[in-house]
Amino acid sequence: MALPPTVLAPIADYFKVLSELSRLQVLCTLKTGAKSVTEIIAETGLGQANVSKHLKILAQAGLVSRTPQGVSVYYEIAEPFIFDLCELVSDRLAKRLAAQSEQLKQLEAWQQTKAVSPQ
Amino acid sequence: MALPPTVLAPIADYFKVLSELSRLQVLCTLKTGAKSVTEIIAETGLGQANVSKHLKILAQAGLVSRTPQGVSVYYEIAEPFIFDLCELVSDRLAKRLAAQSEQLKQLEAWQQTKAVSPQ
DNA sequence: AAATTTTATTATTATATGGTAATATAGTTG
DNA sequence: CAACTATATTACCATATAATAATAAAATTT
Repeated sequence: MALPPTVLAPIADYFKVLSELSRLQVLCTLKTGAKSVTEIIAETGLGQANVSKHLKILAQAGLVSRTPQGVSVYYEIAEPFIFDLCELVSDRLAKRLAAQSEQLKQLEAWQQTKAVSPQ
Repeated sequence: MALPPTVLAPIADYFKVLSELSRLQVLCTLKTGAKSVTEIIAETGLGQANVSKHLKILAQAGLVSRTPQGVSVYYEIAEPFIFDLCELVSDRLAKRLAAQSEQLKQLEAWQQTKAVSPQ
C-alpha cells in the first residue's frame, strides 16, 4: 500500500516553501549570516512588501528565525539543512547536463563514422 | 554576492514538481516498480485526467519514464534520487517533532518543580 | 512630539495551477 | 469495421499565490 497523504503532505509542503525562486534568493542571501530586511532587499532586488511576505512564509515554515533589533529585524537561517537539499538537487541537475552532453558527443562520433564509410 | 536566478531557478522548478501531494502519491505508487496508468489511478484514488496530467509533468521533469505497451502505458521512476530527497525531508520533520516533544517535557518538569516548591 | 526609518499588513491584480467533465486518440478484440 | 478499453487532451472552474501600491505600526532621531 502507498504512503497515506497524512505522511506525504508535510513533505510536499516543505518542498513548496523551497519551490519559489524569490524565496531561494532570500535564503541564499542569509547563507553568509543574519541580515536585516533592508539588506535582504538590497541584495535580492526584490520589492519590500514582497520580501516581507516571503520572510513570513520562511519563518512560519521554521526555516529562518526572526530577531528584532531596534528598528530593524534580523533574519537568520534556522535550518542549514536546506542548503544540503539545494546542493543535492543542483548536483543532480549537473549530472543530467553532463549525461546529455555525453550523449551528444556519442551522436557526433557516430555521424563521423557514417561520413567516413557512407551506406 | 548571491547566486544568480539562472542558477536557482532550475532548483526551484525541481522542488516545485515535488511540492504537490498528488504527484508525491503518484511517485510513491511507482516505488515498487513500473505501473500502468490504470494501476496508478486505482492505487491513488485520483481522477484519470488528473493522473494523466501529473504523469506528464513528472515525465517532462525527467522524474519518470514512459513506455507504451499495447493499449496501456507504463510509467517508471527514472530518478530514484527523489526518494532520497523525500526521506531526508521526512527525517528532518521527524527530528523537529522530537525536539518539540522534548521541549514540552522540559516545560512539564519545570512546572512540577514549581508545584513542589512554590515561590 | 514631529519627522524619519524600518518593517508588516492590507487590498488588489494578474497569473498559475489543481481538479473534473467531456472529448479525442490509439490500440485491441470480436 | 464496430465495439471496447486505456490514455491523452481540451475546456472549464475554483483556488492559490506572487507582485505591487498604499497604508499602518513601531522604533529612533532631532
